[in-house]
Amino acid sequence: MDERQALAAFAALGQEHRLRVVRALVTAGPDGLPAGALAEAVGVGATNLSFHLKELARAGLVLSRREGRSIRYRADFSGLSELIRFLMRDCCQGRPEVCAPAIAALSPCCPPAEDTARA
Amino acid sequence: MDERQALAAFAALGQEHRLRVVRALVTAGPDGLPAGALAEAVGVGATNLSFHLKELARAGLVLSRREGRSIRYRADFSGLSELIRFLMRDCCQGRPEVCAPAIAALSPCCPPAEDTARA
DNA sequence: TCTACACTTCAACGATCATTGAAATGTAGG
DNA sequence: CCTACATTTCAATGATCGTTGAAGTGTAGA
Repeated sequence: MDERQALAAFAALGQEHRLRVVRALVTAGPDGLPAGALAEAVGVGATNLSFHLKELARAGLVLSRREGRSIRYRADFSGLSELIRFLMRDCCQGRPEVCAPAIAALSPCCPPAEDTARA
Repeated sequence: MDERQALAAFAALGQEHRLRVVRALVTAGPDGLPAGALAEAVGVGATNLSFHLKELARAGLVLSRREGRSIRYRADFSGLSELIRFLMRDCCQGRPEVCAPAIAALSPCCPPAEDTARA
């Protein structure tokens, strides 16, 4: 992920409704949610949601796929992963003062990590 | 870090000049840089830089301290750390698909992490 | 105290963003 | 083909953001 893409991703997450959309989609898991359900979950109009979803897609944070007459959105886990990597490595230069506490706070659910990697 | 603060931090990093400022400050290390040097490093006018620095401070990403007639800015490592934690845990729910690759990409410089933690 | 310096605050502007209702697109079923 | 439905695109609006020059604040030294 280059700086340009990271900028787009940060800007995308720096908006209340969009951050909620991402969180809702992560919570929903790999299957994601149809746009209608998302609109209700986030509490935003259909037109407005569509605008934000396009922004999130441009930023590489969500994926979509038509399914019957609705369109199902899901979080782009690899995009989120790359963003975290950018923040830790390219931006913070892997400084232990920054990265170690963040990783430690995660240890209960996400131990050492070995073959799970598939960047 | 609550959602409100995370939003401010993401929005702050979603701007080219501000992202560059943060990267320059991280690179500069714990001593940081005086505003003048930052302005030159980032290639932005003094007035404009001051605006962005205030935004970054509000977002909890930089700290400042007067030093003679200049003001020295430095990255707020704990703020950056909390943002990464938020992104991994609160936003992505610690999903291994997301977190493991990001952590793995860091392993050369930032191994397992134990007593280093000081959230 | 006077001047120079480093930076910030203020006021103004154009540009981009978020939101809305109305119209268009695409899909499914009768 | 026609209607109903889910979502997007379009056009328009007010709000916020990024940038600039001019003026202000605070610090250091002669």
